[in-house]
Amino acid sequence: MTKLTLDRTINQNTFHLSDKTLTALTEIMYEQHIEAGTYLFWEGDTADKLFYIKKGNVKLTKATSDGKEYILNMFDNGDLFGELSSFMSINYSYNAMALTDCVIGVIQQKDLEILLWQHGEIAVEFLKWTSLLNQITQSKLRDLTFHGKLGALCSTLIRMANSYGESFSGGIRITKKVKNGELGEYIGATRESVNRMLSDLRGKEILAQEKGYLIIRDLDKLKDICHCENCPLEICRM
Amino acid sequence: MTKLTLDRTINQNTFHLSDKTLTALTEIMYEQHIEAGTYLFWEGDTADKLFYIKKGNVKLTKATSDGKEYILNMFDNGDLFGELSSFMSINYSYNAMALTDCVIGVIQQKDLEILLWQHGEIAVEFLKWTSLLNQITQSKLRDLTFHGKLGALCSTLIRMANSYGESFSGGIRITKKVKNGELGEYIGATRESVNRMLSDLRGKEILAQEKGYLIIRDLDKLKDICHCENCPLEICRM
DNA sequence: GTTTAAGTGTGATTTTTATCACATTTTTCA
DNA sequence: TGAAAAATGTGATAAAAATCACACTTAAAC
Repeated sequence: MTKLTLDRTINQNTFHLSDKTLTALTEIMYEQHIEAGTYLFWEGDTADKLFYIKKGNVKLTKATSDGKEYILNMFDNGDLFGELSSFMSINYSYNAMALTDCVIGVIQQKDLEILLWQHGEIAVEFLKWTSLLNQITQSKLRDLTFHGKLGALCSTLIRMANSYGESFSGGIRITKKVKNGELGEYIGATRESVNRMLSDLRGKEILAQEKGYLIIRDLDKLKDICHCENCPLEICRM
Repeated sequence: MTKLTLDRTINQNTFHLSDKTLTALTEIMYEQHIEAGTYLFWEGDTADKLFYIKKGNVKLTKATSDGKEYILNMFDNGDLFGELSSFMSINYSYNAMALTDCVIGVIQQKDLEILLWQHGEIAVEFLKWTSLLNQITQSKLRDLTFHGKLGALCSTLIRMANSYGESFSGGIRITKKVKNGELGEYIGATRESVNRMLSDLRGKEILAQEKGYLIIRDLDKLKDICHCENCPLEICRM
């Protein structure tokens, strides 16, 4: 799965394709409107498109054989996602659900491929992008695997702060509401465990909550817990 | 981190770059000999090269702040690895150590970039490759995070069977020797836990051991334990 | 604005995993 | 080949995380 962000205004930590590439992409995409709660695609659908979120929120989820669901990724205004390797794994292995009403730009794989084929420099740009995405996934793998569930949770909170956080006098407010259960699905823990870990962190004044929004009070402590390596912000993100 | 395999003889499950690309790559690489136990590069070194393993074994490791080490990846004859996104994260975030004496083909990032820039079709090929690599990493993330350490171990055994396994009457022999401790470093568990889990699996006749080599006796049971989704073999690999 | 549903908090308990401490086996290499 | 080093196996115990059960709070819907 691939994630690019085109819109500079949403997230300062994100690298961007050049204006030239952006324009070229916009030219080959067509618009689609999706209602909140409906799906862009399902597991098993042919993966021959990229999706550019003009407006709204999309989550990628996967259902496990034992009925649970986990979250692979959440996308925002300006993000681009989908599969590029059309020639081999031709099906999606996950579901994409609109969390809000969305306006989506759809790019046909074929059209993109022609574009890339003709413009080596755009292809190189895309290549660097997917390389970055690979680094992001790789760093998630490390964070979610090697320091227990508490480490996984803390690193996820840091990533959320980097992706959706806004600083203020009291710390960093994470402007995206997430349920405990969703955090659990994201890190592979139960809702209850997440709940207890968050309570602990609140007790230690590392975390706080304000009308449903998470506030990071002590980023350094969070970093300690997950053995943060201070990766560049482009990599340490959702 | 990027991994490509160029050599069709090593692993049948691996997709390959075209002959044209392969030839072009070979032309821009130079050879380097590395002794077993020495390092190709260290964490923090400038990441401006790709490495093609002509002969030997290399492991990528990362040291944690608390003195432990974990294994990100292991590479073999014919594999290509390194970072492509030279323009942003310019340093390696891991170490590359030769496990055996190696002959390495080194490709300068700059040279590669010129090649890609000039040949859109080669760039597209690379792009599909990195996309595939992303899917591999993504699937590892799922396997290592969502079904406990036993699930992580079982999925790793399956991946090893796909990457290094040879079928015979008694099951699938994993032709690459791995220490319990290494498996632990790979899945984020302790040596002792891996040890006990392997013993259990042996007790249940799911696994066996023959002069240091692991034998998978009952692949289906392994798949059950890690809730295997039967991903394509190109994705389910080390 | 009630009523219902969804989400959160927490105790008690079990299962999983890590930790520590050694005995035993296998590998290395002098 | 035989001693030293590395790797494995296993018990006892502690810590982390899951499970079950249910009260409480907040958000949604009528």
